[in-house]
Amino acid sequence: MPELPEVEVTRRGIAGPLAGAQVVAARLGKPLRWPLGCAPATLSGATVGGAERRGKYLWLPLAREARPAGGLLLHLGMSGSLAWLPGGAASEPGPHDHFDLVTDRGTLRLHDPRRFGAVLWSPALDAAPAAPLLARLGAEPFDPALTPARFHAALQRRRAPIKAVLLDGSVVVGAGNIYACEALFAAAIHPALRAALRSTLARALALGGSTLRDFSDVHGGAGAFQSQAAVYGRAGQPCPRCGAALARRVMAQRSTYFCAACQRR
DNA sequence: AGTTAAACCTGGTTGC
DNA sequence: TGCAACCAGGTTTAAC
Repeated sequence: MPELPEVEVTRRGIAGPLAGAQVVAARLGKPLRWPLGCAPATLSGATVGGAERRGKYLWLPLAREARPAGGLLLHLGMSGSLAWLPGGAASEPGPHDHFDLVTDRGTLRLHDPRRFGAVLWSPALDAAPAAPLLARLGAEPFDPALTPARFHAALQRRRAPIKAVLLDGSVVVGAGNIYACEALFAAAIHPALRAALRSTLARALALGGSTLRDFSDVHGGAGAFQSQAAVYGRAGQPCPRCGAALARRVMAQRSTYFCAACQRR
């Protein structure tokens, strides 16, 4: 269940037990997205520093005699989950348990039926192979540096539909398919906003544009779109979609017409 | 450069 | 009941 909230819940669940634990052994199951990148035995003896998160990736720093000894970059993919099995001998791994990090306090076990997940050893978070994977990630959604202005500017540079931009994570990380849909609904933004914009403009073009008082084409003719507008200039009239009275509100010094009933918030 | 499609896997659900 | 087709929480990689 791995979008940002699920990954963060996982991190909070393992960070405590893992911090200061000493690796006793590591066990691999079937191949995941990438090979581990080191012999599992070389992890033994390292101390786990805890658990950090970047986007949907988890990072488990490792140390030897207080010196950095790389770390493990984990991703849960589509079907992955982590379990903390406290105590000595963990239960026998099931057919979908593809990685065990056995420590002196318990075992961290990756369960991932579809195996889109990954466990990747990297000498540091800012070195290959971890760094290139994190490099393309956008802002953390709760980062104060992600101001409305910056968010807006980043979105403006993109031409793909808003839903695709959210999923792609290069503007802001964390939203997967569920939360992208939910966030767009909460903001009452159509996932294909760009397509809606294009079709609206194309229809207006076909009708010669909108003539309120001034506009005329090069032959002095008037446009006809204004009579087809669903909401513009129609405050108080029934919404063509749900029948509720259309509203007018000033936003950014401009009259904004909308339906408060079916365009939520 | 930026957007889209294919690829990686398994398992559950749907439809014939 | 059996089996094919399709869908599922993601993201890299290759291709327009």
